[in-house]
Parts: sequence; structure tokens; C-alpha cells
Amino acid sequence: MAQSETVERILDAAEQLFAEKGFAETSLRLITSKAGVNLAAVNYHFGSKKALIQAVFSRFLGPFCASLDRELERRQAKADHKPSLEELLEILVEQALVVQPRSGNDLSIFMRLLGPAFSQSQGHLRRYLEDMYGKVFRRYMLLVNEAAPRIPPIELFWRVHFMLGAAAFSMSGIKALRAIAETDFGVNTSIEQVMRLMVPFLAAGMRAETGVSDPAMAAAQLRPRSKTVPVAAKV
Amino acid sequence: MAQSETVERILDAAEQLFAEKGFAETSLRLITSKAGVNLAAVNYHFGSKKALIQAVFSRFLGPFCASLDRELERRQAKADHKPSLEELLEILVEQALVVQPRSGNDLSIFMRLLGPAFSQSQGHLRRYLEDMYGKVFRRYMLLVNEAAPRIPPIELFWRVHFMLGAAAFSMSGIKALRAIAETDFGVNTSIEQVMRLMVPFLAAGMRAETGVSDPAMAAAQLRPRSKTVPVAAKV
DNA sequence: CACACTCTGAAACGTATGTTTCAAACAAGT
DNA sequence: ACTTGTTTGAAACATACGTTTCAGAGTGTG
Repeated sequence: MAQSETVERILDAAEQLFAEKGFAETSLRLITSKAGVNLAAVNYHFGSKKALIQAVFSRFLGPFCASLDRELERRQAKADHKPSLEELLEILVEQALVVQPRSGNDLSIFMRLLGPAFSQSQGHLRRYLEDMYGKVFRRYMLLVNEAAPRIPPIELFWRVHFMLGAAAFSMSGIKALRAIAETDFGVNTSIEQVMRLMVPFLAAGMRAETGVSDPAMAAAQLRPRSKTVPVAAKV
Repeated sequence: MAQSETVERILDAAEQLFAEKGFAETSLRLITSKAGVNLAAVNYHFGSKKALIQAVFSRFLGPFCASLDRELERRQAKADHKPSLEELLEILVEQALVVQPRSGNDLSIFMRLLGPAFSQSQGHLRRYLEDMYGKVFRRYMLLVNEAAPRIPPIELFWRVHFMLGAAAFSMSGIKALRAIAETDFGVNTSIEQVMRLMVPFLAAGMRAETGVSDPAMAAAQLRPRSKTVPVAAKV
């Protein structure tokens, strides 16, 4: 086997199986047999199962965040034209599609990992993600705030996560949901169609009038992050 | 121990631990030790771990669906005034709050189970849920379709699941997200506040102009369910 | 009191998992 | 061609899991 093509094959198999079955339900033996490599290869190349999980995220999130950061940099430099909410949404999709080919799997497969990443007791992953995409996320939130000046920043923070939730959840259950949609409506909905259906829904939600009544919340601003006490330590 | 208070204690502990750690990551030994009961009690009272998982869902979803169905019946009987989208949203929240006290735990704890229920390879659970809340869900969808006649039914179907996803995901990661929100904005957001923030976001999303261009999808109608071939068998 | 029945407690069973070990195969440099 | 460092293969290890077993405590009934 050529110079550690093994690593890529393990990552592909792991990504797919994690998305299908969850982290804990996927054994290393299942991964390695699907990848056609030896069991010991995982611990040799990654060190542990935890590290393998992180590596699966890194492979996508590394390039994605780098690409997104570059794009935001570019847009932020142009002081004349601040990006609109719709543009900011499109940037996300755009960057995701640019990065996609790096993985042997579909984008939707990776998205299915987002829910479990936040929900399960994968503390190590949350910390890892915070370190990895925390900075570019805050940069993104800054632009969102500028694009929707009438909505309190903290409400936008939550709305972005509602957005993420709608996307992650739909992708998680997409197989079951598509089957239900087909029997209930007799129409097959492709994954791309589902993503396209999501855009007007999310954009309208982001634009909605504020629901904040508490003046303290309405006034709260994004504040600079102290570098000595990372958030992850408090979670 | 009085007449099977044990059952309730197991359910409470299981619900909480499942929400925190996921199904597979939560061992029966952890559940029983948290509940202060013997390990064998689970298999005695429920038969298996799968059955315990289903029982956790039944305890909430049983009363919830019954209550929701009654309320929808009531509204549907009044032919003069069809409920609006906002009312339909409120009905959901309302019924959820009515049923809440039955469990020893918080409502948000139960909601955290929804994501894993759809995503993980818990086929038995999906089948179980389809049997349990499939009928009342279709009744609900019918009213949603009447409340938004301009949006194709299949798009509303997906929007309801985007909605569900936003809710489930936010509740899943709510602990981590609240911590991040606090360090980033210096404001504590209660779970109730998060749910309240969700309403305008979701309502606006539901009302958004249709994104469907395909005429076949635009024309697709909810069709009656054949009784002999339940959806779950095809999933 | 004795009986039947429900439930609990402690231990054991079989299995599957993540990890480690170590010899063999391979690649590259000199 | 030999050697060195890297990667793979097959087996074994320790551990944790879901489940089963069975003796006996508890409880209400005749």
C-alpha cells in the first residue's frame, strides 16, 4: 500500500461510519475492515480513537476554516460594501462546497457529525473545535452583527446556532426524513434540494424582528476574548 | 423501596444520562448507580436496554401526543377559525409545558434526546417513534398546510423539520452554547429565554416565500397513508 | 402462620471493545 | 547489498459491557 494511503482510507471509512452510527457505536474493527486496513493501523497512525475522531473533523474543518477566514478577510477589507445576511449565508455554503472534494465523502456526511459533536459527551471534541474554529466563528459573527444592526448581537449569536441546528439535524436524519417525505408526498427530495429549501427559511429567520425584551440582553455586545482563560475550560 | 418507585428512578436517571452522554455511551451500570438501584432492575423491569430507551421516550411522548391530539381535535372542530402558524407553534410549546411535570427532569433534557433519536443507528427507536407520533404528526402537518396555503406542502414538511432541528440542536448543545454566550457577551441566557428567542426566528422561517422551483414538488400533496406498509419498514 | 408473588441484591457469564505487543514486510539512503 | 527507520499483520491483553442466574428479602392474602 503506497505511502500511507492507509491514513486517508481510515479517515474516509471513519467519517462515513461515524455519520451513520455515531461515535461510540462505531468500533475500530468496523472502521478498519471497511477501510481494508489492519486494526493496529488506527492506533499506530492516530494514537487513539479519540484522536481519530478529532482527525476526521480536522480534515474538513482545517481547510474549511482557512478558506472561510481568507474569504472573510477579503470582504472585510472592502470597507465600502459590507456583506448582507444573504451573502454571509452564501459564503458559508460556497466555502463548504469548495472544500468538499478534499474528502472522499459527501458534504452531507460530514454535516451529520456536527450534532453528535456538540451533544455527546465528547468533551475533548468540543474543546478541540473551540480551539479550531472559535476564532473564525467570532470573525463571522462580527460581520453578521454589522449586517443586521437592528438585532441584538446575542440574539444573532443564538440565531446562528438555530441555523446550524436546523442544518445539522436535517442532515442527520436526512435518510429517514427523505423516506418519510417520499411515502407521504410521493416526491423524492435530493440532498441538494433540501439544502436549497433551507436557505429562504434560514434567511427569513435571521431577518425576523427581535424577540428580546430584556434591556440588558438588548445592550450586550460582543466583547474581546481574554487570551488566558479559554472558554473551553469553563464548559 | 415502595412499589416500584424503582421504575421512575431508573427512567429519571436514564433520561438525564442519555441526554448528557448519548445512548451508547451510557451504561446500565451508570444508570443504576445514579438511580441508586440494582443493576438487574433494568432488565427485570424493562427487559433490555433498547426497551428502556423506548420507555424513556414513551413516558414523555405518550402524554404529549395524547394531549396534542386532543388540542388539535378541539381546534379542527371549530370550522370557522383555522389556527394561524403562530398559534400552531404556540400549541406545541403549550402542550410540551403541560406534559413536562410528569417527568422528574426538565423539558430541555428530553429535547436533547431528539437529535440522537433520529441520527444514531437506533432503528428500533425510529420505528417506535413513527408508530407513536406519526399519526398526530400528520394531523399537525395538515393544519400547517391550511395555515400557509401559499407554500407547497412538501416544503412545509421540511420546514417543520428544520424547526425541530433548530430546537433539538440548540437544546443539545445548550450547556456549551450558554457558556460561550456568557463569555462572549457577559450575559446569561436562561433556557426559557432561548426558547423564547426561537419563536420569532422559526415563525419567520415558516412564513418565508417558497424556494421551490420544480413544478412537480410544488404540486405534491400529502397523500393518505397505506395502512399495510408502514414507513418505518422502508427506512 | 404459611403461602404465593413481586422485587431486589450480588455474583457470574459470554462477548465486544480499545489498546498493546512483536515479528515480518517494506522503502529509502548510503 | 546492507542497514535503518517506517509501516503492516496477526495475535493477545485487559477491561467494560448487556444480560442471566438464583437465593432471599419484602409484602399482601388465605
